[in-house]
Amino acid sequence: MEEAINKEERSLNFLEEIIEEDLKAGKYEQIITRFPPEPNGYLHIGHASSICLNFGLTKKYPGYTNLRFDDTNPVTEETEYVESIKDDIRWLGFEWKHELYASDYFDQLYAFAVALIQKNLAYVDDSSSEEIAAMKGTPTEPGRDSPYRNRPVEENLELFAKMKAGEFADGSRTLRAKIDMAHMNMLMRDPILYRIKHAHHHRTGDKWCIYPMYDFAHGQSDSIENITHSICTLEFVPHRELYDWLIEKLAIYPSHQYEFARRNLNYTVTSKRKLLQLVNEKHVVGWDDPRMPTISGMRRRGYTAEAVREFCDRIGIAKRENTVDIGLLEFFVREHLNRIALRRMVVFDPVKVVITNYTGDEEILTSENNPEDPNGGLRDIPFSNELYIEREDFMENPPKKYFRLAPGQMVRLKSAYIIKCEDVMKDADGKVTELRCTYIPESKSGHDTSGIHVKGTLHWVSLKHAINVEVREYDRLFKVEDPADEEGDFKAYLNPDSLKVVTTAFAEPALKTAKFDERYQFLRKGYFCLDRDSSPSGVIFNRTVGLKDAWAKESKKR
RNA sequence: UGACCCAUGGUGUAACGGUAGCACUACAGAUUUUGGUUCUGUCUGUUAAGGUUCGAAUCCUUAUGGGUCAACCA
Repeated sequence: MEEAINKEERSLNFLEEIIEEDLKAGKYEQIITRFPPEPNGYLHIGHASSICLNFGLTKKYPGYTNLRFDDTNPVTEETEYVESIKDDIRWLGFEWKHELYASDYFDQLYAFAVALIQKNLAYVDDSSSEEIAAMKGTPTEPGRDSPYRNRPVEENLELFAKMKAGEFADGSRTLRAKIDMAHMNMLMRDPILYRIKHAHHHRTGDKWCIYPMYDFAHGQSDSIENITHSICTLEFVPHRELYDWLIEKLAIYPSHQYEFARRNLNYTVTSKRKLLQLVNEKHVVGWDDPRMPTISGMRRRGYTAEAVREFCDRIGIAKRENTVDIGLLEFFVREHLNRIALRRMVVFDPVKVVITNYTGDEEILTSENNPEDPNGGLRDIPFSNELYIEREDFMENPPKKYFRLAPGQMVRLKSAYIIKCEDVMKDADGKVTELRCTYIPESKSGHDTSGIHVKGTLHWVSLKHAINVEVREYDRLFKVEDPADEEGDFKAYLNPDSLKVVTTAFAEPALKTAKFDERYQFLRKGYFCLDRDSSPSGVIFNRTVGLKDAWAKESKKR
């Protein structure tokens, strides 16, 4: 209820404003949007933003969203990508009305081209790619007409049919719109509509050897599907003039294009070409490497769909260039995980603790699964006289405000007892091998009558009950904010410490039954999830994101 | 030396001619059996110069800065 009120109070973005005006004016009864990926790579966080926008709009307003694969370039597109894209959209929590392909419209598009030729608004050009480029002019100089520009309609028709019939070699001819070679907008200087590519298409096979260009496919597909609001990114602004021109000349359903600024995230790259390089050159283990900004990477890392959606929602959309701090994404991930993650204890870098006055063999203690969730229940944790704590939780000569273990100092073991460090054992190199401690029997968690108050609480595991697990700790993939903007190869700026593997961490036994769909908070460490590389013989956890660490900040100041 | 798009704290985004707000970050404090969470408070902003107006972040002009456009890619 409260949430609904908050949402209504949130102001509209510029697209919502346009839609509300359109709806109010009775221009449309419902709106239809589309998400139009090209199946030549995996979806990334930028696409997530577009997905949330397009699908979100038709959740908020009457209408629906189509999934349309923009598959007009057979040489780069593959069915493998189609499947991953569908998985990613579903994982994000959205469902499309129709699954469509631009290639579904190849016959229709061909007919549109013929119609344009008949209206003397398109012609077959025999010029080479280089010649066309040379005649194109520059942003400051007008172009020149092609010598083939004034071919008779009949000849164009015949030539275009022969292009389709496969009588010409790749690149030997194109179909061009006849607009204006002196136009200020370079895209209006007789843009190429069709090119010859004798290539196998992932859906239409070898039926076609001519394929429409983006500008002659996208807007037309929108129109065929009666898309009301065709939303794309800013770099397509100059295309809008051509988009509208083609729809007008073809006299087809007038879809409209609107542009917003793509979201950029710092410390990563989102160009498909660059991501592909990282995968192909094995800088990461694959498209779903947890360090990748891909949706599959974020999913494997343990980000939740809720968190990603909330992020996309809260950063909003606008028309200005922007770079969003990756820390903001992490904030939403923590916010969600804090609510749902089961608390567990795992010691990454152990040092042994012996409780010298613990007379029993062992006992079973309990601890809450999630202090944020009153209905989360409890779990059992075995306690014994031999424990592991984190090596960094002990210091022989602690600085001020160090609340952890030190000679003569006391700390609480989470959900167990208060212990006091009595003696430090070291090896020949001076490395601490064992801490001899005493415990306060009356300080048992939940039944503490000791009256002792300690500042520090540590996580721990019982040595003989602990299970061995592998932990993969991830950090940002790049060490600079904008790798693409730096001098030279962007790969020179990869963060060499983006993955740290701890192969011998010790986990409390409750983690034996860890499940893939559960999220965990390893106390004082961060949020973790089971990696898909896990097997019964080798349990592997990914660090989704660390906890905020005030002590790390405090100690850095010194 | 063109056309088009854009300009609000460190970041992202509101304010639709009438009190510059929200979130994150940073900082300070309270609470805490996670140095987590939660709570309270503080710092920081309308690119500039003119104009219109009783009143301008908002409208106009110019300047400045950033982005896009010369793929048979999308």
